[in-house]
Amino acid sequence: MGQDDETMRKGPWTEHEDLQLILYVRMFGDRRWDFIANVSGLKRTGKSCRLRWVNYLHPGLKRGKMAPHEERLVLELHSKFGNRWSRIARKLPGRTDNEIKNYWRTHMRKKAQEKKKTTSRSQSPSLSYCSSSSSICTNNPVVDSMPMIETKERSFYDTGGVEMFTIMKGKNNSNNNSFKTPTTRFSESTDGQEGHYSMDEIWKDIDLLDDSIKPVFDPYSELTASLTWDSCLSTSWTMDGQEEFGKSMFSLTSKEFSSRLTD
DNA sequence: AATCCCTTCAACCGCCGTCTC
DNA sequence: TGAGACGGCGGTTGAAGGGAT
Repeated sequence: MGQDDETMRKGPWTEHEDLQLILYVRMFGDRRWDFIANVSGLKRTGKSCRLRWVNYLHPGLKRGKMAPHEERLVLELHSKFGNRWSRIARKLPGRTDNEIKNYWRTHMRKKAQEKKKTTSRSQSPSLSYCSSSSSICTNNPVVDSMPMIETKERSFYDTGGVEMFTIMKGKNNSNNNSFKTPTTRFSESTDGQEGHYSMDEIWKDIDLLDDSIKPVFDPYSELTASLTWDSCLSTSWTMDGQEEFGKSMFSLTSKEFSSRLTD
């Protein structure tokens, strides 16, 4: 990376950064994170961008409390895979490894406390987190009968740029709530400072942008195809060319950004 | 109303495997 | 084939929210 560490931002992401990242993932796909970090002008590392995308911005993410069947599945898969959170996550559509890891920590702490209490009261230890239908076992019927989202070891969020946004648009248009972010911690940031905001607002912005970007990024158009990463490589586009393009896009406002795209 | 404590979860860190040159 | 770059993963931290006192 060309940026030295001292200029790198850390900590919570701002709405503007999120928008910026979404737009660049949209253009270049969710693969070349260092590249995206560079061209987007975000003062973030590629890793940081990837993490933000995977754990928060990805349109396929479920939000909210784990459903009982998901909880059960996590327990069962953990008994099977141990702390292989990404593997577990692959079997839980819409959940990230980070989320599951956090859930497990909380869960296990609770259980440990409960266990401590119960064992101190009686001598009968309880492994209450082990559902009755399962034990520490493989060949678990629940696990094995789950519809596998897993695709050749790729995570559900591993979509790659343009196709991904067809999902995103579907989400927005269908007015569903599968990607509702709890807004408790996110309130409007009006001053452009490190702020709190809701994902709903971000998606509104994206929707607005979508209207102007559509002609270029329509996944079914030839133009869109010309912007996929693979095709960029196979055409006369060079990395430098992309970088220049990307950098020139940076520092534009959302409106300017979209109008440049539709020019 | 104040503050303390617990819970949650976003984000960072460091290591490791894979890829590319 | 070896070195460097990069991406992915698991562990850990710390800020914020919310309930209890």
